[in-house]
Amino acid sequence: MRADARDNRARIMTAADDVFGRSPGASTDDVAKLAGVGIATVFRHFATKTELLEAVLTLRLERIRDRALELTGSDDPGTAFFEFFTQVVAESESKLAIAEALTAAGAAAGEEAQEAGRGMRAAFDGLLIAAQKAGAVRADAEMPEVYALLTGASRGATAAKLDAETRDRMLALIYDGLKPRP
Amino acid sequence: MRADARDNRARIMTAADDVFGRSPGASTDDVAKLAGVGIATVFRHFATKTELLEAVLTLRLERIRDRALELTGSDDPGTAFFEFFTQVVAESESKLAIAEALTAAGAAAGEEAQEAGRGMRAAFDGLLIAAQKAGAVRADAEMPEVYALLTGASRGATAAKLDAETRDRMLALIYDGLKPRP
DNA sequence: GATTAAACGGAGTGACGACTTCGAATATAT
DNA sequence: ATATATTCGAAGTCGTCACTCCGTTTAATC
Repeated sequence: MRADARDNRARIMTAADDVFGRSPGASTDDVAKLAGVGIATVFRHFATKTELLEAVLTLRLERIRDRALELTGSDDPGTAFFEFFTQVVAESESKLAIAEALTAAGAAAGEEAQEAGRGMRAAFDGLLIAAQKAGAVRADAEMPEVYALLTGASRGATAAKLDAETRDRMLALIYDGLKPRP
Repeated sequence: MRADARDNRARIMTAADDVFGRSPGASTDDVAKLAGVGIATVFRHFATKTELLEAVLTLRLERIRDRALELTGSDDPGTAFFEFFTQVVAESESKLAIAEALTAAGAAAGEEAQEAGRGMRAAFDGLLIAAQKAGAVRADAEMPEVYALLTGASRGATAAKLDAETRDRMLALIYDGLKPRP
């Protein structure tokens, strides 16, 4: 692969992440303009808009997974779990915008993005189980509903444009529900 | 106003509620077809697509508000509060689709819909305070974060397409966090 | 039942956005 | 430096969608 092609590809990904993270309804032209390339260059690297969105979403998911993996094996699994939860909610805004752009483009997440999603959930599951073993999270809470809480808190915070303080108070309520019953 | 005009207006609203509730990206033609009228008739009653979406969203919000008002003054405020919460989450899917359609159409909710939203939140606040007075909900939880929980749970359940069982388990976790600390 | 004001439908119109084409430019190998 | 294969970008194409125009129909009144 030629050097300029590789550069452009990276620039396009960065621009797309930025643009779609801001407004899910953005056009491919917007991405090209921000990346400083022509439209054709965007479509040479990503055959369809959907493909571009998927690539960006996959990257985001992988980053979140890596964050979870970093925290896995911490000697304070309870703190690790809640810290991860908080971080994901705090940073979810732009990621959700990208996911929304994908569905608005009339396509479910493709194989690549789905795989990244599975990897992320697996890493999150690891954090959850460790926190439960350490007695920081109630043992009867299972992955599906806890993950639903995570996505729900993310979407709720994003949709309602919560300020940081209200968001933390909401999380405090959720965390109280997740802690072991006395 | 002529009788056929009133009929058509009602038919259009019903059709729009149905169509946009299913798929936020639907076109105005789809609505007209389902309502059994021409496109021009839709635009005669609602000057823009945004206006139609707002009307439908407002109606939904008012219905939710009415549900809350019905439950207000119950002699079991705790049960009333949690029942309302559960109902809203269970039925949120199509309402959220409509709200999404509005933002996708590039417009925030107009004055009418905002007013309906305020009314709904006020009614919800009434339920919350009554439940707190009855000792069913912890007293230190305030409206903004509790409302954020409601919208978050709704959006999370919708986005993740939770089955009823997982949704209830998620709600149980939330409710445990909302109940008074022992 | 004739009148008429209001409402109706469906064929436009214009804008926008995803995707293509093709001649110009440029990185790499010799 | 030159050759050439690859990549680039601007000007298209095509389809879709919100919205309009206008001749026709219909509900209400006398």
